[in-house]
Amino acid sequence: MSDKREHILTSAEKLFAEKGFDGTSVRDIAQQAGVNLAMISYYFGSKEKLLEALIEFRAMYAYGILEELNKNESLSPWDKIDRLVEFYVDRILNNLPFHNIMYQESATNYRSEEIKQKVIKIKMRNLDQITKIIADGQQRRLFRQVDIPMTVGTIMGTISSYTQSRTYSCLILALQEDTSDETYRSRLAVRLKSHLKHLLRAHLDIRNEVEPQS
Amino acid sequence: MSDKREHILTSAEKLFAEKGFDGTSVRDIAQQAGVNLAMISYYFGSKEKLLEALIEFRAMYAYGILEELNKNESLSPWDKIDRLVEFYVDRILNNLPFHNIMYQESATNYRSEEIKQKVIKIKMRNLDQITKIIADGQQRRLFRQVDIPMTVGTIMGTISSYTQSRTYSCLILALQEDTSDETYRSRLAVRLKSHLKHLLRAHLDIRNEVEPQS
DNA sequence: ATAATTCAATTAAACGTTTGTTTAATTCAA
DNA sequence: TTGAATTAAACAAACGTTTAATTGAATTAT
Repeated sequence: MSDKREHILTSAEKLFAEKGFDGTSVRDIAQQAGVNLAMISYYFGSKEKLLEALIEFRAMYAYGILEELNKNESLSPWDKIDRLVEFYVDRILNNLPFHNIMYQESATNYRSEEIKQKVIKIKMRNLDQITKIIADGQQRRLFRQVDIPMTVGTIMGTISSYTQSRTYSCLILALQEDTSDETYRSRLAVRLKSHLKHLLRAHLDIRNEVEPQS
Repeated sequence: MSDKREHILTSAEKLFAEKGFDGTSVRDIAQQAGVNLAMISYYFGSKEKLLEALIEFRAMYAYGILEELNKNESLSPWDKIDRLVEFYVDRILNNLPFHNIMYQESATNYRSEEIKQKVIKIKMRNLDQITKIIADGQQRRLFRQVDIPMTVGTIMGTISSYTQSRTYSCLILALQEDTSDETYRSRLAVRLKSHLKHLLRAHLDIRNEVEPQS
């Protein structure tokens, strides 16, 4: 992929994440990337095809790491859970703009079939990988028979609820809104990882056989 | 509030939830509501003020129920947690369009100060109410010293991760996409409530003193 | 080695729609 | 008769996309 094409993609990524797809004009993107307006159509064909290309471009990031985690037989299911949390929190915090685009796009039905399918494919890939780890722990009688898809929703939803709105996160983390990206991300990472590890440990541990009252 | 004004608000709500604020035109809204285009400016002044009015209109829904829950001294903290889950799941599933708008709007910074403040105020209200319940349980030595804001993120995030995309939810629930709204919501409600009750029971119970390995 | 050719890259300008908003005339019940 | 409600029409600006001309570096021919 040419440098210029990639530069347009990352420029668009930044704007889509901040202002949304419909809130971003092709002229915004051209200006942000420092290229002529017509280059977007020239390279991608249309604004929607540009979004499609962006998803294609980013969807490949970090492929394989989770597969490796699953195949590593020297790790206990508990180790895998901890590494899973580390991996997801880091990956999302290091790709905040793209994650915010996925966050927004998965909530709308008004995109091309290609885009909708790509978005859902990414979600299903996450679901599958985490499912394998939890199911393995259940088979070894270490984990309770929790609702796996709901547990995946808990992991992703917890992270998303703190990555979608920087204003809100900064309030919770007691940070000023103009804190540097690096400080913000590392504080949030520590907090999210610690919480999710405690949460999943209590939630999954087969020794915690608790029943809701109702 | 006049009938017509309210009718425009609910028409806009439906469209904003489906297509997003920027993806919805004032002409879309006028057509959906069956009123003349100029009536939107006449009643609300602008498209953004209409969104502001919508948030104002909906923000009041179910005010007071949580306060009541907090004041009810005959309920144990565990009872309150279960009722909290019931309340939130039902409230969100019965107000899906508005919840989806909040979901989208909390992810963007490109709205008027008034709108951004209203959105964050709603989030803080939720945080405060749940905080009181959990802190009460902690004081009574029933709950562990969990990270309360993160736990609130887990509750809201888990629900949101299954309300944002009907396509994804239907895949998980093994439902066809054209299932009736009623069936869809009741199935999802059962699943979410059960999961969240189990999750919070294990997470909060002071007897589950587990430490992450790392 | 130089000139001619070629074609992808780039540009400014324009295309026809659609956008949010306003205007000025009209309706209609009080 | 008054004034709020409603309308069709128009507004300028912004939208996504296309066009047609131009650049410029690599390739080919002389």
